[in-house]
Amino acid sequence: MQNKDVLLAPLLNMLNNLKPMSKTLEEVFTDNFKIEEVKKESILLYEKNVCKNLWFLADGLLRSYHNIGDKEITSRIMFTGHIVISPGSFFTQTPATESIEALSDCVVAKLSFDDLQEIYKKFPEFNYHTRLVTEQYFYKQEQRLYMLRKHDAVAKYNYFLENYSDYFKDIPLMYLASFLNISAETLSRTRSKLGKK
Amino acid sequence: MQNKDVLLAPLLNMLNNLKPMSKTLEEVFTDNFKIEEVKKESILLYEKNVCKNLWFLADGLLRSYHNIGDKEITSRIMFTGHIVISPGSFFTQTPATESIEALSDCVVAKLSFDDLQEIYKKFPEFNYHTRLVTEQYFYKQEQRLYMLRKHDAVAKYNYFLENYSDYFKDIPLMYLASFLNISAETLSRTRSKLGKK
DNA sequence: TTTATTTCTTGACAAATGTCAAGCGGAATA
DNA sequence: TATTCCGCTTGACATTTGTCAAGAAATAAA
Repeated sequence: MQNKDVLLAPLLNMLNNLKPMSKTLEEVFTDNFKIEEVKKESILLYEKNVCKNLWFLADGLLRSYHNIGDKEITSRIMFTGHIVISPGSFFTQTPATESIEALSDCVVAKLSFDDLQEIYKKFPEFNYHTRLVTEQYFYKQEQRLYMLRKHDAVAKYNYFLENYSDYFKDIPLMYLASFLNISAETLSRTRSKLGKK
Repeated sequence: MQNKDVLLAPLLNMLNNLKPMSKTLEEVFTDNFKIEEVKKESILLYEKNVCKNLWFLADGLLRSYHNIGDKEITSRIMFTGHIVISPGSFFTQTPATESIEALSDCVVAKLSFDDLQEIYKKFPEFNYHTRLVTEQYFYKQEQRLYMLRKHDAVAKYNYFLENYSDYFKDIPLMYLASFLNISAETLSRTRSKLGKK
């Protein structure tokens, strides 16, 4: 098990860059996280369960997906350094419509919804940080919507190359296809058409 | 010109329901809004300009769209009672990739980004309200992503009927088609196939 | 290394959607 | 009322994508 402060350092840096946090807030915030090692293929959140935790993904890859008929649709892929929740479920504490699965062995820092609410009560100034973080994620999601509205697979894949490709080095193409909302076969053909960029 | 307090009442109610605001916050907040009447087909925000305002849509319909080649893609449709911004542009104060247009005569209450930052400075507790509001809009957007990932036009239209149809009473179908990311012709055929529900 | 498993590619075909064009019909305007 | 405009519908056809199946390639396991 690795050192909690080291694992949380990128998260704390990001938050302190938004606005320096008091030492007590930083301590309480850190104390409430629990480090977990998650094996590849483990499920962090099951569909229909309430997302009671926020995870900081200190290392690894996650994906969220939902089932349609007999198929799994990957809705998001989440990378090292990102904050992970199932938004609708976490914000409203209602059952999730998606599952979250580890695509690799991961190290996560876990903060419960209830503990987070306690932090908000004790440190109302923390709302400033999370407002800005939520705005950032909102914006990223808007970009993803923009990508999905592209007319065809080539346009989507090119947009992906320009905006996301750095992140996807180790991701099986089948998940990338889901992310672009096209079939694995179409992605394969699109890549060969464009010369496997 | 209608009374500002009346027009802003739904917005203030919503915010006070999240957590009661102090009288001074309510006053300063209200004072910073400017009421505007916007004629149908007016442009509130031009692509490539910075979204310097947040609008509360007191009455009317708006849409956001961006141009791809010679076509306009409607990305969102916004209804009476909603808060309207171009998220990426407003949050980061960088040029917008979309325009916002009035689909009907509208009454909007306008708050500038700079004035909002002043409010945050004077009333840090206001971050609580906007954090929750941003979370809600984030969640709504997630649902829209979910809809766009539906496999075919019938599935999208059915999802739309179950979740959005109340809002779309007065909206030309061509804009609904864009919202579902299908052509107007496909929407027309889908509707007739389903019996014009 | 060898074997087994999973992912990726390719082909053939079916299904869905987009595009273009023509015509209908209702609403707004003269 | 007549006319114009705009949105909607429908048909014909081209294009794109999905689906199914088989095999190649890559990865993991024995």
